[in-house]
Amino acid sequence: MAKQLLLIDGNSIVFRAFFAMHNQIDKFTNKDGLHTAAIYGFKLMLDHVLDKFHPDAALVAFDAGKVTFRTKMYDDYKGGRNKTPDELTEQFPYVRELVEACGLHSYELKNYEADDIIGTLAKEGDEAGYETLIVTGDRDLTQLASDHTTVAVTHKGVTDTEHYTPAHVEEKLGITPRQIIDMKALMGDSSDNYPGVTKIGEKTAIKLVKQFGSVENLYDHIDDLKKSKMKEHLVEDEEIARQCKTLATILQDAPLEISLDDIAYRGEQTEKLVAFYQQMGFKSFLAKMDLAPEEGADDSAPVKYTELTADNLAAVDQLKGELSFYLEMPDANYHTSPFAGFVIGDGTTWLVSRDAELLKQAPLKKLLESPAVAKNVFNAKAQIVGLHRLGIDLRNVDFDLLLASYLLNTNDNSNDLGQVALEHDYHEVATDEEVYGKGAKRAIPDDDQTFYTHLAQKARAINDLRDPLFKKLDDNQQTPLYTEIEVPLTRVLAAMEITGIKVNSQTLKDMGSKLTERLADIEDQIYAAAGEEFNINSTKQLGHILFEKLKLPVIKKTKTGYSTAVDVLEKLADQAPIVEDILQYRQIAKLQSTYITGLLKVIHSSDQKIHTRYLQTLTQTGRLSSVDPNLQNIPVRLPEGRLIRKAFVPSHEGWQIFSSDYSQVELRVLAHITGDKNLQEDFKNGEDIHASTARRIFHLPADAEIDRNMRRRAKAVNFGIVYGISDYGLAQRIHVSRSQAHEFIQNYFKEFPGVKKYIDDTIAFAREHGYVETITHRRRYLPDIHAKSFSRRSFAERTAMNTPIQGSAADIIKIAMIRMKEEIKQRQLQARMLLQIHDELVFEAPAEEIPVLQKLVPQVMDSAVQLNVPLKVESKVGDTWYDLK
DNA sequence: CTAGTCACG
DNA sequence: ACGTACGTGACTAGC
Repeated sequence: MAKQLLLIDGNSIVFRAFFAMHNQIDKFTNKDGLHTAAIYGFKLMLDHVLDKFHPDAALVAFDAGKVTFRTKMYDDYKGGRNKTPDELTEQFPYVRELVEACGLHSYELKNYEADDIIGTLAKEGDEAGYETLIVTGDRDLTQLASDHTTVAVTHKGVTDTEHYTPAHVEEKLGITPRQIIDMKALMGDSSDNYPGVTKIGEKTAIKLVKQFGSVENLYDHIDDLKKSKMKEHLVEDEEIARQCKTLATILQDAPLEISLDDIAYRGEQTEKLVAFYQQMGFKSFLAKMDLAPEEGADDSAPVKYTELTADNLAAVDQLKGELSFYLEMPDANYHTSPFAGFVIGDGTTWLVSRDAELLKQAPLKKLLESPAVAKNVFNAKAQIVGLHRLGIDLRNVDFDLLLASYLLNTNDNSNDLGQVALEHDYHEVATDEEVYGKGAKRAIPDDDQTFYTHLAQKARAINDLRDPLFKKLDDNQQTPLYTEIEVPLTRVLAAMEITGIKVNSQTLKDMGSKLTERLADIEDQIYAAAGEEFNINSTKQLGHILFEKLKLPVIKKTKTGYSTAVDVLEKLADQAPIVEDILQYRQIAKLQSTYITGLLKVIHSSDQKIHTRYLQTLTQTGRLSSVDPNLQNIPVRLPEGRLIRKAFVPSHEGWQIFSSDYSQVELRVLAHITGDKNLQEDFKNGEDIHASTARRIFHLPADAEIDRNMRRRAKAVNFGIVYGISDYGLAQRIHVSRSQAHEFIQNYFKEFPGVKKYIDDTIAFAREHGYVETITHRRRYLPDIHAKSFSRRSFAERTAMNTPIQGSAADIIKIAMIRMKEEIKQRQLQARMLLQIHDELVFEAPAEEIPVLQKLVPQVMDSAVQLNVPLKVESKVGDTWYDLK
């Protein structure tokens, strides 16, 4: 059998490993504070390769430094790249140490890149009859694929690779591996920063290479090409194309000081490797080494617990210090879920029971309500609401595992304790799905031992994760966010949910019957126009009627068929009267199903109220969301829908609904964060911000009348800026040409240069650190900021700039809610906070308290944080949510 | 269980 | 050449 040669592109794999694990970067640090994610990922890759490939010789090649013969030849080669993050740079020496401990050689050569070392050795291997495997994160190396050399390029993560053989290259690109060089010479390489020929992209480059075989031959026969813009560019850029070809060519004759004879694979050096793993804190790799277990590494010990009954409640008095507590509610909706059992303990003793009624008894109730005893829980809000139903007021929540975990990384949020624990490398607790099952089979086990073990493990996990998670919050400067905002907010939200909002079901029913009649009429008209009856709610059937039977033009398609969305139907409305009817039908059907029958289903019969649940640990930006039902999307824009709000009424006779909302809070946050002088000035002058934006970007004099259309366009531009604008997107929305939209955006950036700078800086920050943050250090990790796919990367860039704005606005209203609750209590008002709708707070209060709220609420809201522009709050009051004025 | 649609900020 | 504005939840159809 042929000898085998393994060549690894060290730099590119280390980069890949680092960015693949970037969203977990904080989980990978050793006890000295060294980041280890890239080292860990590198080892994963190595194990994966060595599992299938058994090399006789193996080498990991590294770049020697920034200066190479390519940079000498072309100044900008690899220019414009972002600085390598410090968290990565510090790992390189250790990767080399790891490589040695694994029995591979490593090598670098001044003035040359790792690619050239690999190219040269691969050629030597080819000539000496080796089968060679090259592992890299860089697709450029596929030019080295040959009959005896395969190039494995990492695909997703570090272990998922795509294998390039000459046949595979042919299949993907239609050219030979060596012709990849010619292709790149023509199209350039944006990541290595050389240009190629003007206006030639991958498609055209491949076409030309197929036609002419090589760059040289192309220029020998350039006269054969018909006159065209492309030909002009080719002639113009001949010099560049030839130079790019040299840049793109990986050397196969670099002056190496080593040869294949020097790089025999030695196999793992066990002792070195164990010492290395210990230094890095790689427990999982250590565990695989088949060594005698370490003393004291005993955290997999089965958990011991005691079943609590009415007869041994005294056991509770033996608990000491902070307590971890968990009340099991199997249904997601904790307002109505049954109680399956609970666990309470102090880290050594765990007391469990199936009987939640025991909690009402003195010793347990006293502990839970004691402000002197700190409690550790998972999802404090669910626990507060659940215990409230048992007449218990849970006090002094210190640690909430769910909340802390969400703040550390919004990406891996789950409502399952076992799942969350796993995210933090804690394995001693099962997930609910593992113990309770899923779907229809899901049930609390009858077997006591199974159930109690699971409960006790949950409490133990909460207990064990407290200190490490607090430490991580502190490292992220997120302790104030946790203790001063999110934990206090939990109580505020729990109170709002428990209070609920009164809904007049008769009002809804009356509206429902009217809607039913109207629907029947419209249906008849639609069937008449269509010439048959069909299900209007089915996009498939509707598409068939509109685009096949009635032959209306197809404007947009979806993955599965014709699009029938509003913007499409609006374009068709003047071509067939049926379209207008369908739009009407849709609007009414939506009201009927979601807002009439939907809301009627969730009114509690006991109090005629709706009790929503706010999800505090779901959104990627720090906003709340509302479920069961969603009270943050009750209709308001269209008059027919708005009527739904008539059903939302105060819970007492003589009370009123009062609401205050922030005016343009996101744009004010934008002015604050970007520090843009012009935007700040407009807000400080108290201007109508969309009008003043119009004045600036359309270059109008200060006293000019702003017509509605201009204001509308400026408003769309303002929204676009906040969302991460594209000319195409803006053009779609305001119905102008793409070039006009482009001009608006350019004007905006010229008028508000601070905003432009902020966008660039924020994206650069995200690239360097892998996350962005709000004014309170709320974080969002953006692993896709390094994605190869243009659209994924672009999306990450837009969210990078949007998240600090949307998220800071969310921070602000959260602070206001906490202050408001305190003020209501301190002033002994009867008023209650009922709803939060992102930039709006809704209250109910006795009519005589309304004047107090008129002053108090705006004052609390606009002083929640001190920005360098004023916050503005507007208030309304009325007898129902509909009648606010 | 996913896709399409539409309600909100 | 890419594919197109940020963040959500509920309902219905149809596999």
